[in-house]
Amino acid sequence: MARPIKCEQAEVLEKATALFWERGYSRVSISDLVKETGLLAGSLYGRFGSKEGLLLACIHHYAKKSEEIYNRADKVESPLARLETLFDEIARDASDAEKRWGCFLMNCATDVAPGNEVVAAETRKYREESEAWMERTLSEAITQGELGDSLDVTEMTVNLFGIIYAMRSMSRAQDSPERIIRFKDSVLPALLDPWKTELAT
Amino acid sequence: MARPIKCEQAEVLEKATALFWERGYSRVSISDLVKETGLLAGSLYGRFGSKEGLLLACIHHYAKKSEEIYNRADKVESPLARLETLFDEIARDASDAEKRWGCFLMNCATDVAPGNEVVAAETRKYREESEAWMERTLSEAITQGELGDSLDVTEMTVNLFGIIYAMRSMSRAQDSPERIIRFKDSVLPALLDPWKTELAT
DNA sequence: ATTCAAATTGAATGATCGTTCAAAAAACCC
DNA sequence: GGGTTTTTTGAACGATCATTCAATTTGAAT
Repeated sequence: MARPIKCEQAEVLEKATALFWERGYSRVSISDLVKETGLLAGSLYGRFGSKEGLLLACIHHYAKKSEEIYNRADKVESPLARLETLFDEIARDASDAEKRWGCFLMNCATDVAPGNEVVAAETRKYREESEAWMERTLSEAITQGELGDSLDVTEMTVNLFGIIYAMRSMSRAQDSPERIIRFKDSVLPALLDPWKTELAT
Repeated sequence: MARPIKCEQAEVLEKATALFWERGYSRVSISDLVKETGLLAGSLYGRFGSKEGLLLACIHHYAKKSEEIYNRADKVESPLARLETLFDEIARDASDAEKRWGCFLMNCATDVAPGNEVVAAETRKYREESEAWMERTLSEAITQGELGDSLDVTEMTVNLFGIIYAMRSMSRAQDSPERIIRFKDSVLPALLDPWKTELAT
């Protein structure tokens, strides 16, 4: 058979992702990637074809890991609590002192996508999946009587996504964790509370 | 005396800013700047010292022009209306089809500042000026009885800044103008309306 | 032991990067 | 019109960029 692989693919992708994430795609050179991943240039090209190919692999790998946040939230029974769980996790991520780099997908969308149609399509795809989750969860909350049925689901999805954007921008702009958490705790109720229906006792 | 300058400084700065703004600092080369500004490399270095020096000059020039938004808003009598005017202008800017690149200062803060302490300090300075304006205007609205005096001005400033972050991220992520405007029209009232005091008739 | 396919190696490619600098050009001074 | 001062000019610098590829290494199959 063949010579065995030197570094696990997942490990390589995670190290490369961390670099792209922290510094931004264009400020990471192949020699940076060589130093960080332990693979030499030829190997990287053998596996991923190009620097862009490596970025796309990183995007895909990151998106798959991000799905876990949604899956964890889905374990919660109440749709409204699912939403709040998601926001808690995102706020916690955004204020992680070790990784205050925003959201990797969002960074790619704003940083790389404007000049690269493939990356644009890929980030758009994952974003639409997230929006679909949000719309579905809001609809369920209405069905289960947790939110009033006059709520415009599309509009609220846009609003909630905006809040996520804001938290991640704050993270990347080095806002303090307290600021990010307080923002979430202040804005999320302001948006949702007016629609919460009173529980019959 | 001396040989006369070839291109107006302001014109050069505006053309360079447009490039940095659209593509991001690290994706603009000196030869791009030469093509766009009409000045040759030596002249650019003679005037600005380095690529970073040019960026700092662009930041300064942009910040001065941005102050005009606040000055225009300050012409409005009611503090609350001043805030709404500011948000209208920012939303309009963010959905300008010709310049959907977010906010130049914010892009620098997230893009360049993490790896450049000078740029970090500069963008922080202008951001603090904007926050001070926001806090001052909110306080005035309370003094004039437009907002309830139990409102936490610092907290609301963080929230409003988050909304601005969100609009500008949406802009850079190519969200549609309608989406950005609807977001503003939906979230801003959700944040402010609960604090609006009823007008005595 | 030999063969074979896949992965790694590491030097070399040409292009482009930011930057420098001596020389030329342009308007004002006396 | 020579002298002075400032800007522009444009070629050249070494460094680094993304990428390529022939040679080598590796371990399983024969």
